Amino acid sequence: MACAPAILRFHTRKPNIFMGRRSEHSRDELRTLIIDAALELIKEQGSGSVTARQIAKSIGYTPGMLYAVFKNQHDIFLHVNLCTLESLQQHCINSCRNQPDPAKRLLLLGKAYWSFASEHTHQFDLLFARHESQDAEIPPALPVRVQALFALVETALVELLSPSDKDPNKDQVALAARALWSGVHGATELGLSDLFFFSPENSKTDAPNAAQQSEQVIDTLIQQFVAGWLATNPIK
Amino acid sequence: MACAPAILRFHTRKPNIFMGRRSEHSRDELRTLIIDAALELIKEQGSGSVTARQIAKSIGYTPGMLYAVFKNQHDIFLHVNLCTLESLQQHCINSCRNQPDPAKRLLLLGKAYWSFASEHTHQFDLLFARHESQDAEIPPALPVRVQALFALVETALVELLSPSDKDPNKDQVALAARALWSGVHGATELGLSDLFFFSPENSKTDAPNAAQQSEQVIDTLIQQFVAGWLATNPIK
DNA sequence: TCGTTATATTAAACAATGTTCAATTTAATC
DNA sequence: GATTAAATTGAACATTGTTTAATATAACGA
Repeated sequence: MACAPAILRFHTRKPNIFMGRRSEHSRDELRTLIIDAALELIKEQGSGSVTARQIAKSIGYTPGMLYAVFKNQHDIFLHVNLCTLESLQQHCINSCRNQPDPAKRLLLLGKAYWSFASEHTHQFDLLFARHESQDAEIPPALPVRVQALFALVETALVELLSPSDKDPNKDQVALAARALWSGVHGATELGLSDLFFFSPENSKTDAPNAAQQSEQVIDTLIQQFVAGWLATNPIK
Repeated sequence: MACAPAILRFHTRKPNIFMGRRSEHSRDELRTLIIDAALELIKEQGSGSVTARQIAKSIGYTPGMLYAVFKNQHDIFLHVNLCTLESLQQHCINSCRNQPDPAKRLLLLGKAYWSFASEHTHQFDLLFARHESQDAEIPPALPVRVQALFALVETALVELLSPSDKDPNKDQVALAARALWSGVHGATELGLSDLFFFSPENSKTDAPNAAQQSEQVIDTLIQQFVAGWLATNPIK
C-alpha cells in the first residue's frame, strides 16, 4: 500500500464547524429550531399526527436534514419532552410558592398538575406515552427534573410532620412522596381519559364534568393521604 | 319511470347472512378470530408494531377483509381492550376473593393490578393509551367493566368503616374508591416507565429494581390512604 | 337443474409515513 | 483559484392503513 500515506495526508486537515454550511443557522440553532417547531405542531395536533415533513417545512428545510441533527423522530420528541417537563415544573413551583401551609401547598400542587395536564394535553400525553423502547437515549436532564418535582412534595411532607424539627426518615419521605404523587398522576391520567365512570344515580341533577371530577378526586386523594400521613407518623 | 317497479322487485328479496361466503367462518367467528389474532400479536410485539397485514395473514385472510368486519385498526384495538379489561378484572377478583379483611384485600388488589400490568405490559399500555380521538365508538361494555373494578374497592372501603352497619355515604365512597385506585393506577404507570427516580444515596447497597419499587409505592399509598380513611371517618 | 341475485373476499392500487443516501452546493483552507 | 470537507437536498425505498373495482361463491326462484 504505497499510496496510503499520500491519501491520508489530506485527512489531517482540521475540520471546521462552518464548512459547507448553506443556511444561516449553526447546528445548535437548528436543534432548538427543530424542537420548537415540533413543540408547536404537537400543541396544535398532538404528537401522533406530527410528521417529519411538517417539522422540516415549518422551519424551511427538507426532512432529510432532521436526521443530520437528531437520530430519529423519537429523539426529537424526547427533547420536546424535556421542554414540557421544564414547563410543568415551573407551573407547579409557581402555583404554591407563596403558600406556607404544607397541606394547602400539596393541594395547590395537585391542582397545578391537573391544570397543566388539561391545558397542555398533547404535551402531557407525549411526556408519559410509553412507546416500545426506541433506539434513542433518554436525555440525562430528564431524571433530574422528575426528582425536582418529587422534591416539592417531599418538602411539604416533611414540614407536615415537624415544622421545627428537621430529622425525618429520608427513605420514608421519598417513598411517601412518590406514593402520593403517583396518585395525583394517576388521577390526572384517568381524568384526561374520562375513565372515572361515576354512577349517574350517585350524583345530583347537575353531573360534574370530567375536569371537575378530576379535581375532586385529586383533592380527596391528597386529603386522605395527608390524614394518613399525620395519623401514622406521630409528631415528634 | 315505468321500469322502476320491475327493477325494485329484485331488491325485495330477503338477504341471507351466508350468501356468497367463501370461507368456513361466519361474520361473528371472523370478529373473534380477528380480535384473538390481534391480541396474540400485541402480546408478542406491542400494539405499536402490529399491522393490519400481520393480523390478516395470521388468520389466513387478506387485509381488506378486516375492513368489512371492523371500521378500522383502532376499532379492532378497542375490542382487544375489552378482552384485556376482562382479564384484568378476573385477575383482580381472583387475587383477593378469599381474604375477608378489607385492608388486606386492598393490598392484594393493588399487588394484582401491578402484577397484571407488569406481566401483560403491552396489553396494559394499549388499554390506557390516549390516542387522539379516532372515529370508532367505545364499546358500551367498557364502562361497565371499569365500574366493576371500582366496585371491588368501594366494597372494601365500606367494610373498613362499618363491618356490620350498612349505611355509608355512597357519593363519598365512590369518590374515595376512585381516588385510591387512581393512585394505584398512577403508581403502576410510573413504575412501568421506571420514573420513580429514588435518589441512590437514600437506598442501601442493594438498590431495588423497578418492580420492587412499584410494589412498595403501591403498598405505601394504600396503607396511608386507609389510615386517612379510618382517621377521617369515625366508626359509627 | 339452472340462471339470477346478493354477498364475501380478494388483489391491486393509493397516498402518506419515517428514513436513507448519493449527489450537489457551499464555505473554509491551502 | 483549486481543493477539501461539511451541510443540505431530493429522490428514492420499504411500509403503513385504507379504499374499491373485480371476482368468486352461496342461496334463492323457477
